[in-house]
Amino acid sequence: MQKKIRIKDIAKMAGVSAGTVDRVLHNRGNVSEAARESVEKVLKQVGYKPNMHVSSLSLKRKYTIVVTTPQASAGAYWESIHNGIRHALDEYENIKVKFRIFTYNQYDIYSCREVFEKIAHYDMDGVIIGPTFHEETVKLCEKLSDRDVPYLFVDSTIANTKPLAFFSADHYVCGQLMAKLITSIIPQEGKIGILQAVRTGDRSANTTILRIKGFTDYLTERGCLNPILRIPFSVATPEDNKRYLSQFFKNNEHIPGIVVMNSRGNFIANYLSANNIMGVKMICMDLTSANVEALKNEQIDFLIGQGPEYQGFFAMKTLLEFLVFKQPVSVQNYVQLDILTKETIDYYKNFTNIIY
Amino acid sequence: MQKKIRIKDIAKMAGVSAGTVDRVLHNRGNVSEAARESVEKVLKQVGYKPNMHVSSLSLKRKYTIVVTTPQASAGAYWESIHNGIRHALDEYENIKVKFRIFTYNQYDIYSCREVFEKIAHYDMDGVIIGPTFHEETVKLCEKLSDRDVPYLFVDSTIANTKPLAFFSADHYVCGQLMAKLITSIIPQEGKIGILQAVRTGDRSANTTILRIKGFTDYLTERGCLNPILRIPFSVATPEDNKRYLSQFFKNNEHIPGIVVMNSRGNFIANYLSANNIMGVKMICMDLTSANVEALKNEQIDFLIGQGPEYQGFFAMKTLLEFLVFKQPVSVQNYVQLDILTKETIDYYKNFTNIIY
DNA sequence: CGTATTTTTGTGCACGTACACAAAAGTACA
DNA sequence: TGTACTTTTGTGTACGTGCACAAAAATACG
Repeated sequence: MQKKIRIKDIAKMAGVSAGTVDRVLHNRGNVSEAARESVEKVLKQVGYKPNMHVSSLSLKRKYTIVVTTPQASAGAYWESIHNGIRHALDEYENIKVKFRIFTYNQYDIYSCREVFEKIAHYDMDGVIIGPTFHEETVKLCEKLSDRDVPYLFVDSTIANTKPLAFFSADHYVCGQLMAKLITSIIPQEGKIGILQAVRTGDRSANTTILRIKGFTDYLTERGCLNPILRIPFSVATPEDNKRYLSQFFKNNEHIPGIVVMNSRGNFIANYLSANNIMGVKMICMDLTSANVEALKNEQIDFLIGQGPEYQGFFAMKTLLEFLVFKQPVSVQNYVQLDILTKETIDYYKNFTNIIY
Repeated sequence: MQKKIRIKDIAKMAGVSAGTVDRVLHNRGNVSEAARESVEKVLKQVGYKPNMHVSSLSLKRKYTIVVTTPQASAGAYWESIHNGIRHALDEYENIKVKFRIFTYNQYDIYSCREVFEKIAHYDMDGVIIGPTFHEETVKLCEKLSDRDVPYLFVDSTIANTKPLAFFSADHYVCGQLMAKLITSIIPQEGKIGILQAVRTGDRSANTTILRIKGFTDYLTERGCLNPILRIPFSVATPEDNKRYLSQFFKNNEHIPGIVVMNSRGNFIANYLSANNIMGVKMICMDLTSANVEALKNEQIDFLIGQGPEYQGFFAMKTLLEFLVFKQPVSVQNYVQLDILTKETIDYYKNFTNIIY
């Protein structure tokens, strides 16, 4: 309970005025070499930590921040990311932020191009990107870099870019985890069905591939001999899926376990229920409301969450603290993977709850 | 991005001065009925939410808060609770809090009595209690109630008390979860060893009994026929445990699964490794550093965390917000249960990380 | 009605920080 | 040395809230 060290105290210790300390803290220039050194020495010595909430109180500057992600449907993955972002804005309610969300259709590359083109010329202080299309994202990032606009990724990161930071699950490890879970709960050498998107252009490009790699590597490393069956599935054209599934389950009876690497696990779960296919263990991704319901109904055995609210929250928080307080930023931020079951789901704090 | 509503704004809307609004907000009295009503009407209408960080800035009052828990050894459960508490104090660094920790020996009822006697007469504004002994805690709480000192529980709650709030896992559900996990990963009808403390007086009284109930109920409800074997264990006199264990494993070979309901899972795990007993699946409680190490070494298969940092953090935060801001408090706070594996443990944010 | 007393209301300062502006010190050059 | 200009430094105000204190209004009572 030692007394808080204030700017004033630093000033006295360094033998200068508060204004000079402020100029050093914010790199505003117009400070003599001698004064700067003296202040910086004291700063280091006492480990000064500004009170951000007070600081933002007297902040005059306005910031414009752009968020671009795939369209967010209710109760689904991207909505949670948006919620996290909004909560970060509440937390720093004193900072004057104008923020705009640009969403694109994650199954339509032209929609993405159009939106990114707009963003590339928009006047803003920072961008948070939920990426889907690799090439388009790289291009956007190059333009942003040229303009010195910092950008952050959520959900996954993109190679050949220099983001200020990214917040993402380690999708490779996620795949390993799914392998561990499914092999733990089905008989040895039991067949495993894996949901595999039939078209690229959705998040598969970035994340599912990594997950599948982690999954198969795990099985190989452990010498698991479970046969892997790919279940065709299309997120873009859902009308085809019933056909895909009925065909699959006609050819493959008595599958003991299914792993779904995107957030549409509930679709399979409901198909199984509707067609009275019992005793299939399921491991699925993401706490969409549909998946949560399926978990509660014991249609899904383990649901893995990647804290989308957390990702959004910290992406925005990091960006704000970087812009306003020039805080140093850690670039790689792998979020935790939450394993949920019917028993624990009711107690799960989706992070939005944590803050308030 | 609507403009923040301030006390001043409320005052203007209600046709009074800021001082009157302040008096209404803090129940300081000396407000005419007419003014009170007018202000309260506006308050409700606009849903005023004070800026706590600014508010605490200009707070003059000092608070004394007492924390009492079992002694916290390094890397263990209670230390995490203490860490959470300290982080709440950092978060509200502007509030002048003097806080004292009184720890007692959780295996010595006299130590507890002595400490609680001291606390009962200590001059303070609130108490956070990590309870162990039922009777002693009830007595302390009665005395605190008489003095109108609010108290909160962490880790578990105690019947026949009226805490301001408690932060605890739902231990019954925790037992169910352990049953679900172990039955999922061992052969049907496989024997399950349960670690059972041989002496009362430790946390068993409060928590382990509930967990065991949840565990056995789960098995019964699901018609699981797994034989349950109690493994004797003493937390108070650890020197006896080697004997207990060697006796147990002599009598019971080929146990496919063991469930440990207290935080000493690593002890069993190490015993198994040391004696070359292989292929035993283990479900254990609490992310003590020893347990985390055992998880990483694949000695433990699933580790269940009950967010002790989270509990401590929110207990202190709730108490502060109640004392300072008269915030309404939700009494029952069941924390989430985290399921950790070797794969996910490295990414786990122990909440301390979340805040900063 | 006048005065004393109590109740109610309004005002101003402090908290720690950002930032605008004024003051002071330094520099260049005639 | 004086003047004009630049660089450096210090001071004061605002932010939203709590709280002390002063001012005003209401009430009591001779």
